[in-house]
Amino acid sequence: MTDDELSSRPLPTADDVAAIAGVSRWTVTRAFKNNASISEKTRAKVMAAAEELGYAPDLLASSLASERSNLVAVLVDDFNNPHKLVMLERLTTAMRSAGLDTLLVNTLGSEDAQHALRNATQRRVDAAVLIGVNFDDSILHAALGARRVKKLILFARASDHPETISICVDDVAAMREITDYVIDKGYRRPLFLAGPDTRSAHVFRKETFVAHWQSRFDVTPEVLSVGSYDPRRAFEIIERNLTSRRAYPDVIVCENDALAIGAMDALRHALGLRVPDDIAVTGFDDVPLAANRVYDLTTYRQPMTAMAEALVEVVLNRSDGSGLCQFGGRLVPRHSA
Amino acid sequence: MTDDELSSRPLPTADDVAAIAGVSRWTVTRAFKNNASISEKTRAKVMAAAEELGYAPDLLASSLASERSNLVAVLVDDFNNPHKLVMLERLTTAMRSAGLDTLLVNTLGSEDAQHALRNATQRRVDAAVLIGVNFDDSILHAALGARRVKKLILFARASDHPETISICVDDVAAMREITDYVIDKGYRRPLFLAGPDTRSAHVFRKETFVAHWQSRFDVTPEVLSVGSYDPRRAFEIIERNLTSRRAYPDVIVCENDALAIGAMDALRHALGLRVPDDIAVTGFDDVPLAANRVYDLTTYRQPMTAMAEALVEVVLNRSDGSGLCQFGGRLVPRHSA
DNA sequence: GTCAAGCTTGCTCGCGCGTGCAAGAGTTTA
DNA sequence: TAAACTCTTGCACGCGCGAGCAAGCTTGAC
Repeated sequence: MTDDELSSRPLPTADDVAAIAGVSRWTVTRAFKNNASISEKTRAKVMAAAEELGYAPDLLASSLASERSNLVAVLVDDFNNPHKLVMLERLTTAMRSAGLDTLLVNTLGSEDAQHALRNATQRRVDAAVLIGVNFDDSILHAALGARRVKKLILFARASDHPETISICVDDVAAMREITDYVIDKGYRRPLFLAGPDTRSAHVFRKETFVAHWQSRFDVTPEVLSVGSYDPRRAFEIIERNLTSRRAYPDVIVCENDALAIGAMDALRHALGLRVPDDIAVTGFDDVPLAANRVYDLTTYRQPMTAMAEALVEVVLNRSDGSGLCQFGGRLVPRHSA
Repeated sequence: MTDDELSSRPLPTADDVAAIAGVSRWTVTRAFKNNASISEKTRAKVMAAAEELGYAPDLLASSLASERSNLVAVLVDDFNNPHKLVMLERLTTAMRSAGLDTLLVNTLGSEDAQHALRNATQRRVDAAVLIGVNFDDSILHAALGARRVKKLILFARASDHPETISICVDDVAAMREITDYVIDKGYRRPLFLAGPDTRSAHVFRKETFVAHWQSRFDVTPEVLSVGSYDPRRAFEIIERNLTSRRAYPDVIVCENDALAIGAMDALRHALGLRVPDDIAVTGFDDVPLAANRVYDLTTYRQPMTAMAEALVEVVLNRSDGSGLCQFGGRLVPRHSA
């Protein structure tokens, strides 16, 4: 059979394979199913016929007939943070090896998360994963209230919403570890660089740092906020705020690496300071760039792969399936602090 | 009707809406279709009923019954280059506003592009878009030979394969422009920093630069290759190659911004050189980071939004639909060269 | 040789919607 | 007012496959 003959014909169906293999259509289905009751001999026969025709089960029809689509919507609202790319890579890898496909949904701009969720569920996704930071709890409520999404998962972000599953690191423990590290290193005039003020996991980082520092020294550390997790914004904020100061902080503790990198750039190139000699910097996430010799950033690594795998378990209903699923990460001490 | 009552019930179908609106199921379908023949009065009635039930058409069933799924597979093989994130953002935005959804396929690692393509087509995607760089032509052949993909589109990468549609900038014109700019600025000892050696769009950049330089000065410029479009790799290569030289180049022309940024970091932080005073640098893509004051990179901007919109036209069959679709970009002169 | 138990196979019915045609309702023209 | 026409609505059939049951087959103990 030539390519040309094949391309003029419609795609083969299970019926076609069945006819060639001399079995029924349902046997063909079973041959492609994992725990089906079918003899090895028939399966081999079916597979040979399928190979000959270039048959592969139609996932659309399969999803329609069953209650599973093996499709997961991943909603992203921030395309400035390179860390998102890392997350997407880990997620897609883990999901694919479990037979799950990824529907990428951009919730930036006019299209709000709610609308996006609805649209995704029109494709009968098995779950929706939020890996953004700007989803506030009202959107969660709306999404769940409309009950069109079977399972709502927050990735790398905490939530106390009862009908939501959250897969993230233990921010409180992590931030305490960073704080203690900074204190051990002898820094005493910290500046905390926070991200946008939503009810996200990151907020716990700021609060934890402030509370922990207070409990150690009984003074409230200074906090600066950046409107989005964008290195350029962090650059501007640091430049604007530190330029005319008489006394600098001795360390800038950042909510994540994106901010830390922007801050380091500002310190070096706008203020002419050295890192860590004049001011030290810490981050959070351990993005690829953080290991770069230019930055050599002291940061905190989230166990992305393990978290992605946990996500798959949740989607496949193999874990208990509700509430909070917290991971421990690892402080990565480098040269920047 | 409370949320609880709703969530215990299965999702409403067109039949349910039809019953409430007092019309037939097919009229409900028409109400949700754009150019359907239906009176405004009935449509309003149907929409009211749909609103009441929270009905939305099932895209799975719709795809199965028709020849369109409005699903596009986007294959990515490189999650190190932040430019990919920009592309994904533009693509998803353009596609969503045309009613197209994005199936994100990771073709890294064990899973080769061919397998990924096959898997995607099991979901009946209307088209597959390749935005990676490591797809060589043999994979294209295989994908097309298996004839399971209706339309194969290369985004931001050229190909002369006849059954493929390519949407990209005119690399030759762009690289000529960069070359002339560099020459006008008075640089005479260039080094070209190239990416991995596949038959991709980027190869034309290198060849164009070399050819154009030769035609102007009758000397062959030096070329260095980096194994992947990763700033860290570029950093290493530049550091290793320039460290023990007696004479430096006066400009490094890079195949894209990822390489340019890595090169700049190496020049400054590993070799202690100034950019552009000691060595100038140019890039290609205009990634967000290029506009950062730290880099201030002279580069070439691809019209991403226009390209994404062209892609949508192709997917929807509204353009002629074959061959090469080239765009003109814009040289962005900044401080680095 | 017989029968029960277990394994394998076939089949009915349904998943929710689209296509294309034909009947019905509404409008215009002579 | 009737005929010709257009616009709107309803319907038979099919898209490709899955759940769950019933029939067929194999196996082994008696």
